[in-house]
Amino acid sequence: MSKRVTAKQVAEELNISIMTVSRALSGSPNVDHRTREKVIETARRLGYVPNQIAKSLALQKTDTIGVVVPEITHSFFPEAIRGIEKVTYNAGYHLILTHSAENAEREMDALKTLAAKRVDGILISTAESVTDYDIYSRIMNLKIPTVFYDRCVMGIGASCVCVNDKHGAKKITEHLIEHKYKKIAHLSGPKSVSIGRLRLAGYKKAMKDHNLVFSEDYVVESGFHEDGGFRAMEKLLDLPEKKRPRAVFAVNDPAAFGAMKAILKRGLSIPQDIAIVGFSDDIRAELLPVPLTTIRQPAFEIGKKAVEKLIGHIENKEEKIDKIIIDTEVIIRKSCGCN
Amino acid sequence: MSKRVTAKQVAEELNISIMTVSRALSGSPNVDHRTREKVIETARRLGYVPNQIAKSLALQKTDTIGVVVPEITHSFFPEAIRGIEKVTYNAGYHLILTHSAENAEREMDALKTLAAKRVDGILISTAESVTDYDIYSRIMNLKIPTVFYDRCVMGIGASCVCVNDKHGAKKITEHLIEHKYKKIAHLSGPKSVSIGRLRLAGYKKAMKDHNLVFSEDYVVESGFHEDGGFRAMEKLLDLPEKKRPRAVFAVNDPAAFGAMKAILKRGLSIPQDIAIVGFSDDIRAELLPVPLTTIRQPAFEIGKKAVEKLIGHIENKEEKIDKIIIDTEVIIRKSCGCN
DNA sequence: TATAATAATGTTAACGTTAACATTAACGTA
DNA sequence: TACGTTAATGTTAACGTTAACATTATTATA
Repeated sequence: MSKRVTAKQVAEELNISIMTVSRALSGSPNVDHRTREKVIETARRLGYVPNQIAKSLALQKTDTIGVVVPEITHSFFPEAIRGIEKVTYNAGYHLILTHSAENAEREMDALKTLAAKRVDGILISTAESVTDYDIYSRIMNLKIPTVFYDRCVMGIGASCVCVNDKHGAKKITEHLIEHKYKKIAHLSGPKSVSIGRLRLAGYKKAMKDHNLVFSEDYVVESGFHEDGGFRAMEKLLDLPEKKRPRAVFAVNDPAAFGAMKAILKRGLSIPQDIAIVGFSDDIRAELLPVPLTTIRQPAFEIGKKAVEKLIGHIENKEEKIDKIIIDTEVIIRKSCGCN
Repeated sequence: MSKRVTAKQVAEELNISIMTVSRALSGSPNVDHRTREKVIETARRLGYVPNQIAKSLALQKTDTIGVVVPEITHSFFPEAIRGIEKVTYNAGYHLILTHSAENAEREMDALKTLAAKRVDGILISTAESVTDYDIYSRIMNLKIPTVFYDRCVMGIGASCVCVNDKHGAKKITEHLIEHKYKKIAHLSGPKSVSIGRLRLAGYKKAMKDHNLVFSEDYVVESGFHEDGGFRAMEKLLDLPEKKRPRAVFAVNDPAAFGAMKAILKRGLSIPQDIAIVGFSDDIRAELLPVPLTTIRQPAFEIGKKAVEKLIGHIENKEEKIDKIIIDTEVIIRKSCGCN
């Protein structure tokens, strides 16, 4: 941060007080229009750029929202960021982006940074490796308005915007059941992450409702990424052929991509040997050799709704803590066995 | 930004001065270890989070880097951000993300915001619709260290990190020429954006070097997005059949995706009727029904190198203004006509 | 014209931190 | 014991802005 023109210099140039400069530039009334024009002209001429840092300190408001993203490659998040950015911009807020890289420690670090930077509010989607919710309570104790998006922590008094994960998982599992598959496995997310738990619950519910055997062997934790999906699928493929699942529901699309690679690597075909479905409708899902049947999760809208709620909390103390659930849609493609 | 615990309160709790608290927490020497322990303990107990805003104002340093992204969906940028984020984090800087949405006005706005927020440096990739470089000079005048990445503005005294666009464009055009195509068209980016100009230049050079006719009819401005690619390709397809190009080099992959749609929509096939190649190696390129031959642009590395250079400029006044060029690689797939 | 009302401008203090200088305490040495 | 040295802590001012109150100039009204 180099030496820069300040309001003081503009004021001295015109032999007026700093306050008049401040008023003239911030458009407050009770400033002579000739004075205002002179100030604006001089500010321009000297290249004055108001110091937002000083302003934030004085006003105790940064007009900034901090976002924690667990990951940036999976198309869900860029798309969610786009939604977040759009609303943020229109509402006159700025965005500080932090990346937890699915790592609980980095996430904690990110939250501390955002708290230190005195952001007006925080949007967070929890990291895969999180096991301890203590840090979230600490943020809540600091009274920083916080909204969880997609991967939520409930019951700590924060709003949250997500899709109906359990219901979506149930629907897509039921789609597999309609195909008459009996042996249906699930590549699951970690239990500590909401969407991991809920999608597993939806899968279990579907199995139970249709009187299908639920076996712990058929739930393998893959996490949210391609490599985990690959490894988890390999475990399933290592089962004796009689026990091998006929269909797989992966916790999200990247995990499904990894699983598909594992299946193809064994020389098996999709969906003839093993059907597979995902969750999220990643940008790549429809482009695969065997397009992936999945659940569409409207990322842009999740981002949008999440900031809207957050800005509500920031600007209005009375804003209610809410759980906003956004509808999903089953996107039928080929990997499930449909024509 | 709500009322928060300050160093003053920690100091009062212990009946010591604010300065001792500051020293104890920032790890400076000459603090009695018992005092330091007490301070740390009390700070923890009271939930003290240092105010970075106040610190920034006092130190005239924000430890923050501002990034301007023209677009967030094209996989190049998330990947570049990942690279940027990694280095930034390790070097102890934070990231403010702004999005120009390919819009010159929003870009200007973003730059003003970053200047106002007194970021220590700026990373920028210019928006598609930019025609006027004045704003960049203004930023340079403010002496904010700035590095351009991917889409650069040269000659205004800023470093820049990009790929050898001209050379890459020439190589991939030559690949089309090796296929014996004569009528090769180019879907171009805007002339005001470096990569638009340079890739066009590479295309022209290749045509000239191989004594192929270069015709202005064969250069249609598509911009960097799918919809523009679609429309530009339609124009080419509207040419009388005899004049219709046999191959197309699109300025980037998204434009190529749009063009492919236009081709298929006319009932033509790729590459049998029209071959097509892109530039960037978008995550989707290899997944298409006809995988796209393209130039790989190492986005992560571009991001990484760009921040490294920027941090150099921030921390060392003597850092040289540089143009860093990163190698590209031709990725041969099917859309060019290879087996 | 005097006076009240209002518009325009100015002054002071505050936001929370750190650098720079100032003071006090603790300790060793002559 | 006195004195110098160093370690520990304290005080002041500064960073650049705005809110709140204070003052001065201008205009309207009786």
